[in-house]
Amino acid sequence: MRESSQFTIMVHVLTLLGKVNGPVSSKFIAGSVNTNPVMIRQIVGRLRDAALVETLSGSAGGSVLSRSPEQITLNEVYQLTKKETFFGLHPNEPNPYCPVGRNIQAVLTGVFEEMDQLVEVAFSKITLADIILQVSQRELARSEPLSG
Amino acid sequence: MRESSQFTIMVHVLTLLGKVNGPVSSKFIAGSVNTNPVMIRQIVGRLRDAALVETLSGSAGGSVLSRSPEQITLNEVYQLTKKETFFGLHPNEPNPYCPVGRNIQAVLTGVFEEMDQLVEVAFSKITLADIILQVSQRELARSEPLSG
DNA sequence: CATATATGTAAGTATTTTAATTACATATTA
DNA sequence: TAATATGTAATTAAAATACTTACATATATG
Repeated sequence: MRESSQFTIMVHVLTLLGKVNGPVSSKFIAGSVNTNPVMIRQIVGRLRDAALVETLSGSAGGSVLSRSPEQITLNEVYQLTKKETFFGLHPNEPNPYCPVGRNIQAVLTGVFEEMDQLVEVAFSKITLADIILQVSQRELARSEPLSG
Repeated sequence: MRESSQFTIMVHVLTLLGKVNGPVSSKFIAGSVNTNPVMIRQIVGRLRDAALVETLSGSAGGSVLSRSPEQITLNEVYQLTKKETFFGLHPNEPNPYCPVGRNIQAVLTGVFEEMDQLVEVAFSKITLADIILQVSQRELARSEPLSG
C-alpha cells in the first residue's frame, strides 16, 4: 500500500516515550531512530495533533505520552498514516471510453476497503503496551541468551 | 504498504484479457490503462513469468489468459507485487545501541507479517471472475439506470 | 518474400515522492 | 540572560516511479 516509513517511525517514537520516564527531546529520539531532529518534531507534531502525546517547550522540554500505553492502539497510529486507498490506483485516470477502464477503479476501491477494514480491526487489538512488552522481552532474551 | 500501482494495473490487464476474446496487444491495453505500451509489456512480462498469461509475438499477437478467470485469485497477483514488508521499515537502520532501536524492527516485522497474512487469506478468496463480474454489473447499471 | 505489426528489453529521461538539512522565531528552565 | 527546547517554513538531496526512445526479434498476411 504504497506509503512511507511514517507508521514505523511513529510506533518507534511512541515506544520510546512509553519506556522513558519524563520528557524526551527530539534530538534524543532522532538518535534512536537514526534521523534528523526536525523530522522527529514533524512526526511528533502529528502525534500531538492526534492527542497521543504532549509536547513541552524550552529547556528540559520534549514529548510525553498523553495516555498510558495500554490505552493507545496501533489503529490510532494507522489512521494517521493511511492514504486514501490501501494500494495505489492508476497513476493516470484509465480510459473512460473503455468498459473496463471506466469501472475498474470503483471495483478495486471496494476490494481495497475490504482489506483495509481487516487491517484496522487487527490493529485496533494491538496496544502500544503490547509493542513495548515485545521489545522488552527481546531485550531480555538478548542479555540472557543461555537462561531457561 | 508503500508500493506502486502495479497491483492495480495487473488486475486491470487481467480483467481486460478476461473480457476480450483472443490476443490483446500491449497498445490496446495501454489505451485502456492510459499509459505506455512498453510499461504494459513489462507488466505482462511479469504475469507471463507467473504463468497467468501467455504472449504471442508478431502481427495479430498479444496476450491471453492461460487459465480461466475462475482459476485465478487476487492473491496470485498480490504475491507478484508485494514488497519484503507490508509497511516500510526505517529509511535508515535504527540505533543498535538503543534498547528500542535494536529491537523495534523485529517486533514490527512480526506485526506486519500478521497483517499480510490476513490480506493474503482474503485475496485468495477473490477470483478474477469476481472482479470481471463486478465490472460487468457496474457497466450494466450504467446503461440501465432506470430499470428495476 | 516483403511488409506491417507484434513482443522483449535495454537505456535514458522526467516526474513525483520521501528524506534530510538549514535557518530562525518562540518558549522555558535555571 | 544563557542554554536548550519546540514549531515551522523553505530549500536541497536522494530515491522511487513513471515515461519514452530505440531497436532486435517474431509472425501473420498479401
